[in-house]
Amino acid sequence: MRADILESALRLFAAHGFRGTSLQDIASDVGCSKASLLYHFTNKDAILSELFAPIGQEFETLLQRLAPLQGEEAARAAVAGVVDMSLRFRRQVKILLLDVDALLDHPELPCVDDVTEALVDAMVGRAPEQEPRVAGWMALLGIFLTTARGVAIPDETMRAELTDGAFRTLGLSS
Amino acid sequence: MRADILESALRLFAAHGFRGTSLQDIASDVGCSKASLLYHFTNKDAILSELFAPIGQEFETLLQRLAPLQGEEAARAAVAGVVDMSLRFRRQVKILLLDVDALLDHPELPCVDDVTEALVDAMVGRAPEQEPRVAGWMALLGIFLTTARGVAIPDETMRAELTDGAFRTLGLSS
DNA sequence: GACAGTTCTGTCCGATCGGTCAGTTATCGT
DNA sequence: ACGATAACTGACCGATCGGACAGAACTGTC
Repeated sequence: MRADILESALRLFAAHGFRGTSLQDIASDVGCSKASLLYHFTNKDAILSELFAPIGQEFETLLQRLAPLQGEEAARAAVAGVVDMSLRFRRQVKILLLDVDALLDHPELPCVDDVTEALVDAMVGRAPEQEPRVAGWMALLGIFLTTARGVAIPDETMRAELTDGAFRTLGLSS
Repeated sequence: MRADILESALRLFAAHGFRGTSLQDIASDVGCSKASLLYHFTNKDAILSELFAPIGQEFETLLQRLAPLQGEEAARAAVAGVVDMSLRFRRQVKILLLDVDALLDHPELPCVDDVTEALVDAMVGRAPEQEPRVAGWMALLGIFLTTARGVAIPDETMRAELTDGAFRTLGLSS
């Protein structure tokens, strides 16, 4: 029953956001009463927290694994780890990015800023060439994410450089 | 006064989302009563709609300007237009991407899917080489956006290709 | 000062939210 | 068969939501 609740909650949270999903919505989807949800979970936040428990543990172990490493080795491991996490916990991360407020209300969750910062540290230096079509896609998506979604790029200079690079990639004058 | 309301609403919507911002929040930020908001705007949705009015018009004119074009010319113009829009209406687009529900509730707004699809059409083909550091950044941000944020990439094959390319860019085995 | 039109607000409303609690139903070991 | 425990539910609560509405306050004109 707990599993059913978590499954419904995950799907609804991902579809309509944390604030956009009421306990009644979850209960109706599961096929039980609202009170039954609060028998299995202390409150609505507890459902979200439990959904993110695995990703939180993963992030913790990743950070521990990164601690002894240095330089490029650490960079590669960090990137690989975060990419792997984002792929495996796709739906959870989707909720994470969708519901900024829920994220702020749950400081114990892996913060997007932490992930981003780790990526910044990791990406200093190099990246082999790639296929033009894929590169173009990434450029556009990167622009969308950084300018529209507002994911923090700490260095303003780097932000400008990113934008310029994107324009260049697209064959446009910056 | 209308301008003050719109300014506060834009800032609060961007910070806490549409659902996460109450009329009372806006009224307190503006420094007036909640009823005063509803004198200037018919309802809460009307505030959001008016915030998106300019971007909606821009998108409409962009589509009209693209209509007579073909092939690479259309592709370049589409990309340039969307990039330009996303930069100029940064805050509005941020709200747009944050609040998926608000977006669904307002079909008259420029849909993210439409924009994305236009970009897909535009990006078929080519993209010159770029600086490795910037490329790496874009790859990571692209992964985050496509896998975590769930922005629609219509073709599943292309999605896989994108992921593989990202892995390759990062020097990781796919 | 009287008036009219615009702007603003206090107060109320129904709906819905997350959450509590007493009490019912189902399950199971003995 | 029976008691104990777990699982579940209907009814209710205070708070807050978006919104309605009558009337007060402000503004400019004559």
